[in-house]
Amino acid sequence: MDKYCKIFKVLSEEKRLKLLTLLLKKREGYYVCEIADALKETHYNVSKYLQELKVVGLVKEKREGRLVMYSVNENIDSFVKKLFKIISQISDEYIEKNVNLLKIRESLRENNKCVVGVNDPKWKRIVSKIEKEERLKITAKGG
Amino acid sequence: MDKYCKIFKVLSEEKRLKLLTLLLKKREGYYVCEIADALKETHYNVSKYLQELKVVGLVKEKREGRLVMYSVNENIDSFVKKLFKIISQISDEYIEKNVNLLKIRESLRENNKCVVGVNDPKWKRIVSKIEKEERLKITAKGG
DNA sequence: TTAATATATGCTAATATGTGCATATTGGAA
DNA sequence: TTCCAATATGCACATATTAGCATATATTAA
Repeated sequence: MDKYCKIFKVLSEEKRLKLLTLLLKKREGYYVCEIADALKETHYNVSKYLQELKVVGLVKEKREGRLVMYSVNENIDSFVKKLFKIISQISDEYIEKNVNLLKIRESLRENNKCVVGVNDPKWKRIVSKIEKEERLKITAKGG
Repeated sequence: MDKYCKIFKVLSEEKRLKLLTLLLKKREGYYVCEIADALKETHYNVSKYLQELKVVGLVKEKREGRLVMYSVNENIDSFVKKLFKIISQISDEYIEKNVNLLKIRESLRENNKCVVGVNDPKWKRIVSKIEKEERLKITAKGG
């Protein structure tokens, strides 16, 4: 019982739930720096959130050199498996934005390895470009 | 997203999760006084827990005179329906004890109406008898 | 070895939360 | 109406949680 409560507790924070839904969209997982950039969160916070998800067994990590990749833990009991299934079905435009950012961030990989550091100017340029385009879209709609 | 976080948050407390699992076992629901007795909790706390479950739409209430009956809310979105399903499948000996107490408490109803108030001496006698029997069982096993 | 980068962690202030009490509200009976 | 029982709620205190910073650790490269 306590185990389930702890899982629910971790998921009761929007940032952690969002993080998990993002990871559920790509079984291989993402690197910490990619997630931090896509969620526009500090790396130490993302690191903490991932730790919290890991403590209750929802995600697992794999170190690759100085990068750490996090992915959902498939090796779990049936309760969590079912929970993953229904969380995967949550659709939310709020998440969609992050999914897109994360995909763009992922596309910067070379040989499936992350080569752009957290807060790299390259990434910042891409984000500001996207945001500019979005503002234009809203203006077009509004006018 | 926030809606789901709030649901998880309510379920992240053992007492509330337990309360919901008990209600899931009997669709018609239970009266507040019955739950308070079976969980050995104060009525004001049970009342609060039920309120919290109600706020996020997991349970509904129905007043019957001065009694209030709470039951799981069947009229909900598919996410919660699926969540209910997997929570129902949680099996836990810790819960079983409360389920039994609740069944005994329910059996004191007359014409399916609760007639024994919260903390009634009648109930206290029954509980102390059950506890005595349990102690005997443990002694028998241990010896 | 040192420097640089990615990630993790210890600490603290601000905030949120749970519990229990006292009290309010509601409904029934007299 | 008044009184009582069942339930709800406002408040205060203790405790838990969070974000952010500074710092520590781990790894690679030179």
